Amino acid sequence: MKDPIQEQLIAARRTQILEAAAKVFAEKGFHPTTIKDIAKEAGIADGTIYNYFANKPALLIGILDRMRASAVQTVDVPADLSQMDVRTFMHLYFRHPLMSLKTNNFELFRVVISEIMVNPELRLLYRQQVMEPTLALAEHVFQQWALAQRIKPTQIPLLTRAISGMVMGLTMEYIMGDAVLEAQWEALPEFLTGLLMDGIGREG
Amino acid sequence: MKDPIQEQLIAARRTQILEAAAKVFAEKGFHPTTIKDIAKEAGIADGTIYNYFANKPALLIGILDRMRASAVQTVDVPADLSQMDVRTFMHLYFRHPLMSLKTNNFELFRVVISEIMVNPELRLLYRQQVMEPTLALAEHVFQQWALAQRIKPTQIPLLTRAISGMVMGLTMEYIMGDAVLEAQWEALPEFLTGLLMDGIGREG
Amino acid sequence: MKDPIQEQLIAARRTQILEAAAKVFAEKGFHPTTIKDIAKEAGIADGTIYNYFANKPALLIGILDRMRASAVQTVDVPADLSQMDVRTFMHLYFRHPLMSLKTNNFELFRVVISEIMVNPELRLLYRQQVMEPTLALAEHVFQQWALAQRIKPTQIPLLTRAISGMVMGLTMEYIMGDAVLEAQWEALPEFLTGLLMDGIGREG
Amino acid sequence: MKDPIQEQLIAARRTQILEAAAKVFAEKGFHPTTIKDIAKEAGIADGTIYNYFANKPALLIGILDRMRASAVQTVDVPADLSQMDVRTFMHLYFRHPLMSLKTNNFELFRVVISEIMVNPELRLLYRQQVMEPTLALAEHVFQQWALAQRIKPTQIPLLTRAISGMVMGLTMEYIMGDAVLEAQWEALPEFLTGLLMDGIGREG
DNA sequence: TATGAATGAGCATTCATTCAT
DNA sequence: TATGAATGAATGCTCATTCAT
Repeated sequence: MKDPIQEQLIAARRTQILEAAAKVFAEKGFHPTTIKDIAKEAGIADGTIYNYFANKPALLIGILDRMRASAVQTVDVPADLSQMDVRTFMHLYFRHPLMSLKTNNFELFRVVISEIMVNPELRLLYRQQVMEPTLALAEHVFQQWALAQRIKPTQIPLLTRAISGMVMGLTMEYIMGDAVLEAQWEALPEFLTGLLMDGIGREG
Repeated sequence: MKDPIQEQLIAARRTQILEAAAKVFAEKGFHPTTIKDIAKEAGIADGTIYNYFANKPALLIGILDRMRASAVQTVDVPADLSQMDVRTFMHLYFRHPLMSLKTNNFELFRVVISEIMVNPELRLLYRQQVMEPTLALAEHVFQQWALAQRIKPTQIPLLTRAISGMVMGLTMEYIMGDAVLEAQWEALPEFLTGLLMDGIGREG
Repeated sequence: MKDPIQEQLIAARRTQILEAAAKVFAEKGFHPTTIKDIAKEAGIADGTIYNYFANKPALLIGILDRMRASAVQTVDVPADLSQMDVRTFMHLYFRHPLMSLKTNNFELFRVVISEIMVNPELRLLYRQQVMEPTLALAEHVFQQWALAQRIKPTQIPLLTRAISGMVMGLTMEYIMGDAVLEAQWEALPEFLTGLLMDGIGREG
Repeated sequence: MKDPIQEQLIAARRTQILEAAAKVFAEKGFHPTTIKDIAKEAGIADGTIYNYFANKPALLIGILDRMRASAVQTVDVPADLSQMDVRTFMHLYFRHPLMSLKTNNFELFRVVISEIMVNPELRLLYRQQVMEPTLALAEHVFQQWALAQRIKPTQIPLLTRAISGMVMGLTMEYIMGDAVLEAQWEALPEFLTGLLMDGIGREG
């Protein structure tokens, strides 16, 4: 059971299934996709899927987990934030999620978010595995900056929620088909950095 | 057909059905809810629903439309914006959607948004009937302020999208069950106004 | 109740409904046609139909009855058959049903026959009201001729069934879409008369 | 897929389902029969039927196809027709369809024909798979006989249609419940042969 | 472990018929 | 008599899941 080769095979098969599921979900949505669709895409039998996942929602959980893992992998915060320019960091911070979505998986994101909203189990998972770690990290960064007096003192928990919410909300507006965002998506990191750093008030 | 009494009866029956649907959708979600559930809640027969709505998704469209109508009804922008304090206005602007959701229909919003993301027809409707009018109104307001030099010159289309996205994103984070937002939801309008007006940068 | 004006109105309304039903049945078939379709075609309300007919099959019965009545009306057998040429008569005898179908109501015939085959009540009616009188009439004619030695002695009951069956069968083959019959339908009365009178055997 | 054992199992299951369907259709008719009825008769689950047939009409198509196959199987035309007596052959030719129906499946025939009349897909199939081959075969036979001067020259395409139509029409009259045919069904082949060969005209 | 045939609960939708007005 | 809104039984079909092989 703990045979490492076995484990690798299992992991590989899981990956194969999840990739097939992600592809088909992105194309057809969660509910309209059947297990048979996924099995066909993966080139295996229906029943095999149930050897690796408990049920259909578990596939979504698996997909979410892979998303999280790949997100964690690509984000790294410099150890010494005090050396880094705040604007540069924020720019990067915005750039990453906005661009990674743009390039490939808006469709999948759409489907996953939709189901998260409505499935309590998935929701809990998303909050604990994705949202909270992300927010904690951001809180940590802003805390550092606040201590170093590189940003104004503020309610950091609300700030992080406002910022991440903004990113998520913009993503959703894009998903809805907003033409302005579609045209200017690339300009967002720059714009948002300026907005958050300087505000729009005169002689703020 | 044009008998006004008939029309009133029809409208009343539609309302009755939509309210029942909204209630059950909010409780169970869209897909898990059956037409029978809704009929039972409304105290009518299954078939009757189909005398007023083409199919199940049409109920969601009807609900969305009522939401839109009630939103339009409660928003009014002062004719002379130049007299109004920018911060005061923004505070109100945030307060409205955040509070109206809080008080009653987070659950319904969750379900509607979820389905909007995934149903193209609904998505188009939402964009055209809800998102675009809202954004247009906000753009108009900021335009006025920019002309009156009450805010800095900026890319107003992106600004409006960022702000409305922020509201939507915060709502979703709340829906996800974020404890911080749950605790401090009331403080948001104040906080967001400050954030957007002044930014977090030192000597902005 | 026995007010003759009332009765005329009732008859007129029945006719109106049956004509609408015949039209829609011919277009869509019996099962796919809804009472609403018929009511719409007749320009009346659904419920009104039930003031004149017990149920949907009763409409088909009504249609069948009108067909029968109009058939009876147009057939008349000369009182003195002995004066009439056998071939001429048979020619006419064939001509009538074959042509009357061709000109207008193959589609309706198709639908009515289909339902007759499968609905016992309708079947009984058809047999008693249409088939048997027709056969009886034909038997009578052939009997006369046999007595007058204008045809060979034969089993007249079988003969009449064979002939009327042939007409019905040819009609069905036409309905099925046979190209030969479609092209040569007009030639049938002549051909059938020759076939039945002379046979195909050499030195018959 | 090409595993011959698999294929046999599939064929067996299809046969099992079609036989159950034929039985229930014959008893209750096509429309009144539910998929559940058929499944119950076959001793399987509803859903299983849909693993073998696309939908309810497809069952009728399957039944029609089996009828056709079994008909083809039992008909064989002697290679050298010139040696065979025309009357003997015709007698056999009539005997076959009339008797095969009598013995078992009038009820089923009734249902199938009824639906054929009204369902275009089925109609096309019937025409192409059953009617046309049968007519072609008969035309071929009569052609031979005409060349050998064993029958009078005539319009063979019309002749074949008249004869096969007669068989079909007599069958339908039988189905309608005609008492004469019921009593004398056995006598038909003899009678029809005489009728067609010799006609009823005096000294034709 | 892989298969895929079998399962059967579940549901949206239709439509003939009724009946209060 | 005419209306047409309301009814609710009825059913074809889907598909997640199981399990014998």
